[in-house]
Amino acid sequence: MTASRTARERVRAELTKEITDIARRQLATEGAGGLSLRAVAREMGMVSSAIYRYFPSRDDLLTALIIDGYNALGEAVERTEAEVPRADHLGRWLAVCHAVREWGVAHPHEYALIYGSPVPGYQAPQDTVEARIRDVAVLGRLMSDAWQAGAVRAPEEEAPRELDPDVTGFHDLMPGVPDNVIWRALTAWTTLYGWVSFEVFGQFDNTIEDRRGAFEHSMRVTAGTIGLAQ
Amino acid sequence: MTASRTARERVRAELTKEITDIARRQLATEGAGGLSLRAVAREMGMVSSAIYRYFPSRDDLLTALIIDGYNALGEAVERTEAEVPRADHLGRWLAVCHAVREWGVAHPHEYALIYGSPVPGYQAPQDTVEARIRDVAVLGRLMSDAWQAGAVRAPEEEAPRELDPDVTGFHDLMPGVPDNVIWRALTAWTTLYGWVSFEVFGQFDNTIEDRRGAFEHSMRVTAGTIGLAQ
DNA sequence: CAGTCGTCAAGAGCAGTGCTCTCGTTTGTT
DNA sequence: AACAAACGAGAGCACTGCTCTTGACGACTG
Repeated sequence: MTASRTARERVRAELTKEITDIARRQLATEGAGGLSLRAVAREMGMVSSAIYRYFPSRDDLLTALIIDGYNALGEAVERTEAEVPRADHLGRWLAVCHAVREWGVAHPHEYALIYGSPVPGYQAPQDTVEARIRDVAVLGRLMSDAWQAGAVRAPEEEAPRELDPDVTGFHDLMPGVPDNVIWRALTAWTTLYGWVSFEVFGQFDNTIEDRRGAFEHSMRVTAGTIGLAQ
Repeated sequence: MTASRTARERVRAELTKEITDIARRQLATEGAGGLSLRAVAREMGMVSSAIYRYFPSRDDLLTALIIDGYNALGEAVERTEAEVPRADHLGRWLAVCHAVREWGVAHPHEYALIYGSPVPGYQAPQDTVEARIRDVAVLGRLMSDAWQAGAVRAPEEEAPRELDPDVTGFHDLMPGVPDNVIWRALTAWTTLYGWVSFEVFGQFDNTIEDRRGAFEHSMRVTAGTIGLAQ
């Protein structure tokens, strides 16, 4: 009986996947604003109302694509970073940086969906929280490894005590890392995504040609900010 | 005769301004996606087709709002930075940072319009280029002043020679500043906007509560990256 | 085996959108 | 006074997200 029920549910899962696949292709070509449920239905040979059996609204489809985007980016970061020797902390950092940047320029619309302006009212936060921290978790392990290996030069400044309640959430991500280093890592994180956002969103157009080279240099400087020795 | 001609043109200018004002209010409440020419026309008591006498398309209206946004942000940065003594370079840097952040959190949708994902195909670049560099011009003068006053600690690393063609464009913005400092300033610039984008786009929700305090600390660290002494 | 109940695709329809075209009217210029 | 440009109004096209209803098929239960 489970077999027959799964027969039904399997068709449903397949159609759901087909919808998201087509939607992702539309997203890649038209952007988030051009994503149309009717166009997806048309391409599937369905009538538009049938889509609503699978996604109750356009925003729900977008939310599914957002989660997929987080996972795709997170997986790209994990995979690239895993290829670098564990002791090469600077190399791991640079691998993370280039993975983020290359995924962003390769999938600009998906990047815009997850790191650009939030398109609908708001996406469901609880559903996305597992997928969204995959990339930052990689940085956390990296920082933790580097610190415990003594490869991080301690910053001169102290972490402001009034930020204590805010920094506790990061202790799980970077076990053993002192607070002032955590704040520097977070600052570096914003540098990384600030750069990629600038590039993906066209802020470097007619300004910087050798994007990868400039990015590489900037991320090396940023590595120095975290205290990762060359 | 010019008086009579200006009579007509004055009405036109007033109506154009009224359209952009209403559009900006709609943008602030609904976001870029919810901006509707018909709704603007409705609020003005006009018929929708009449709007097209003033803006040939929705994207043109958005472009006008983008230029306005760049100018508003640039003016806010200029005004805030001008209040700090010229010799207090760190203070000027922090003033710039807080001006950007406060404008961004106060006008999230406008910020998203100019620093988020590009909504239409592409906005006219030549029309916006004058307004868009007002903020970065402030940083340029600040860096130039600080360097010439000897207040910038020179970085250890050299600027990569393959980036020479890209860095020349910044020499006008920061006269006299050596290339490696320019790249550090650009890196700091991405840190600033990366942070503000993270905050405005909700990436810090349920993560950081004392946004201003964390931002202040992060921008002080970043000042050290540029070489601005404490 | 027969009946029932839930799932599904299809179609019509509503309200809204950007944009185009045409038609009188108003306004400014020669 | 005559002409041309600019203008507001209205109708209309193609499109969107979304809702509701109808009829058919499949799966589970008596």
